[in-house]
Amino acid sequence: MDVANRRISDQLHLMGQILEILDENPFKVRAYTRAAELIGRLATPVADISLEELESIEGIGTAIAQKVREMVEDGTFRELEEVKGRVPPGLVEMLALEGVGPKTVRVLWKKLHVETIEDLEKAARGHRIRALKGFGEKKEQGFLKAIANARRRQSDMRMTRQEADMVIGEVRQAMSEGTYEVAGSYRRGRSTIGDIDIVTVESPSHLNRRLRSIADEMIDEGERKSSFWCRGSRVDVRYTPSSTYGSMLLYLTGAKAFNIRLREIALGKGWRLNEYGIRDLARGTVHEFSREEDIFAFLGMDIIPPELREDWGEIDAALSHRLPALIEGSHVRGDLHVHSSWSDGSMDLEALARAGEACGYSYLLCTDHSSSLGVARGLDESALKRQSHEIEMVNRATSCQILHGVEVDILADGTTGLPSRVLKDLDVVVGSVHSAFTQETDLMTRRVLSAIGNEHVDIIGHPTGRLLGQREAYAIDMQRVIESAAETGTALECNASPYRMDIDDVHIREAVNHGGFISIGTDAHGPGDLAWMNYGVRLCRRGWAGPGNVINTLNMHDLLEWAS
DNA sequence: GCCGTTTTCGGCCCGACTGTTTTCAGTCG
Repeated sequence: MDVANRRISDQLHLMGQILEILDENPFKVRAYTRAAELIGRLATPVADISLEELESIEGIGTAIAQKVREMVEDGTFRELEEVKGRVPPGLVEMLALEGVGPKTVRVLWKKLHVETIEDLEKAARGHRIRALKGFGEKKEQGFLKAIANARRRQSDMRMTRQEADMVIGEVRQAMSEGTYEVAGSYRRGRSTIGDIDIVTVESPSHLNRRLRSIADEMIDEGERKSSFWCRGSRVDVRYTPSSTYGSMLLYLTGAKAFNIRLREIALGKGWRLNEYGIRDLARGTVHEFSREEDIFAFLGMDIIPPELREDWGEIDAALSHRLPALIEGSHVRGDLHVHSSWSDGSMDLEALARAGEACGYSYLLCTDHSSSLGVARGLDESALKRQSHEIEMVNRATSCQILHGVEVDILADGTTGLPSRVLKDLDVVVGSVHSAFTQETDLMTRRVLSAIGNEHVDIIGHPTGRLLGQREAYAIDMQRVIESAAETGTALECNASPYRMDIDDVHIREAVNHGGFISIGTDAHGPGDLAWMNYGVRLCRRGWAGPGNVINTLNMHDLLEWAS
């Protein structure tokens, strides 16, 4: 996301948290929190958006739009500074502790002058908290445990999809095949996962016992839901009979905003929607749903794929039967970013081709690094020639054809790491930034724009350069990149490596809106990595991409035609 | 603070679990 948008989103979120501690109107709090989310998913830098356009976003009104303008100009807004002055700064950090919410923080602050996590720890150890009305020994112990947990694991850290798969693999051992489904952000295909949500038809009495055996620690345990820590991540399990499985899965899959919106729509029709079904408020009758599809039908909507359930316009589209047809895994004919042992990959070309065959692909684009990148054993002109001969040999014996490409460096000045006479002979060229990450926005943007303008560069690899949990995206104006790529017909990569997931859903959506092309590449360096394609497809679906937006759906002939 | 083919004022999703209670408040998703 845009750096400035991130900052503004954080400030709106902070405003909401402080208002909560100050015991303000909870709906005002919700308005700020919602606005923070909306700004956070904007692809365009807010500085480029007019006041009128801001207000036209559902959930942002005149007041918050004005404050956003203020932040663009002054870096903050008057009311935020004012409320900040009324609350010790450490209180907001306390909110991040498990089981500690605004009411608790407020009472501890007012009655015991607790202003920081350290103060809280001292008060709990000194048994001063149990004296408060509504608090007891268990609360004290709970606070100490929450503090210890927060110090041990950075609980606000989101997982990569691969890490999520590891946690799910662990939980799977306690569950019976065919009785459950992973819901939540995992099912929505998000690039990173906060916690693992599971819906199951198994009985809580049996499963809770087995879950205890794989849990690091149980958080809570009941007849309808249980929560626990597993491999440092939170897992929530919801129990349901199969007769209401659809309602439960819908509830546990939807983003919060999606669920709220759907329930509001049901209310408008005189129905109360929850995870057990739909109650007709006038008649008192309850409809149960074993399948999600039937709920959408009941509400008069098209079926919304899990990846779209974000309250990002999909609900109106489903009501008016205008949902797009999304790309599917079966549409993908090949992977457009893989490395071989010619550079820093572990598979030789034949192993690559066999791996491609196993995926059912008709082609793989071999994109080893160009020689300008020393660390990755890059290829120069003569190495590429030799590689070309070997590819010809391998292609005679396999159904999956290796296309000869390269991942050429976009150098600091915007030129490519290999000259045009080399690039022009390759099938498809991916251009990527691998150095000088700290350039300021305009320079970095123009650098990438010049690669987009290069007639030999077909795809921009991992366009924002982020490494999840390790390195932020470099400063780049993605709006300009997306517009320029759409104009020239250059594809932007959706790098499906779980460490990158770059570009992410918001940018894919923006590119799709501009009629641009997306290219999915796993950036595979080893045999198992080709399976990451699924992550990329899901991300593209989140970006509302159809098969026509993604060049991996082209057959080999058309792809080569497109690239030429 | 946001929003409106019932409303420019009066609403704003809904339920599970825990701890401290004896009917509920707080937190969480």
